[in-house]
Amino acid sequence: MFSIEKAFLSLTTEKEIVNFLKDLITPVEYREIRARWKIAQMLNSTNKSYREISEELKVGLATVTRVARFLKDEPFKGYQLVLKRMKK
Amino acid sequence: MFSIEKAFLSLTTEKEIVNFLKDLITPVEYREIRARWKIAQMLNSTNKSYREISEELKVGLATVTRVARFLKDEPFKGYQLVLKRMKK
DNA sequence: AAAAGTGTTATAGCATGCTAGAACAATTGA
DNA sequence: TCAATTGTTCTAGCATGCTATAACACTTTT
Repeated sequence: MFSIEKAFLSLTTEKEIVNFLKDLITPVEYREIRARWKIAQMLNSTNKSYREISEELKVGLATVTRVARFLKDEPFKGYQLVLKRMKK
Repeated sequence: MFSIEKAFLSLTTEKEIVNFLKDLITPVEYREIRARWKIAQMLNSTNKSYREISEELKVGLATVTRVARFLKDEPFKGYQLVLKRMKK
């Protein structure tokens, strides 16, 4: 039995990731994780206010606040890791 | 702006995947994708009935049926790809 | 000082994925 | 043959992540 993390590590192209995610998660969940990731990137790379991001991405203000909390306050630093890596 | 798929591709260890997922998805969503992936693996590598899998993993029968549909009938073949890859 | 904008939190309502359980047609096995 | 098991689908109820909106305390701007 292989962990879901090992499953992700086995994928090597964007298309493979898409196909795995389309089997693994629902269209609604897919839309939501794309939104969260976009919010995280906007928080990281722009000076827009939470309300501007909320309106621009058509997501609720509470969702922006929640992503910001994971980006800044929660201890996992997964967003931070990927954002740093993308910069290079 | 980088796609969520590029974000996943940038991760290189299980721990990095865990940390990114803990920022990106909720604990409930994490539990659910782990369950779905486990169901897919049991469907693929055992002869257990859907009801046995349902009871053993403590998930609803409808969830097993749904995962089975993505494994066998839906066109994405993301589960299949990873399962094949894990076999080697 | 007053007005505007900020991040944050709470409320109510909605959509969706889950569960248990029942029911169904089709297949399997004694 | 006929009872049991199978995969599948439906129902009802529950939990949770979403939305818009309002309110709050703070800070910034005019």
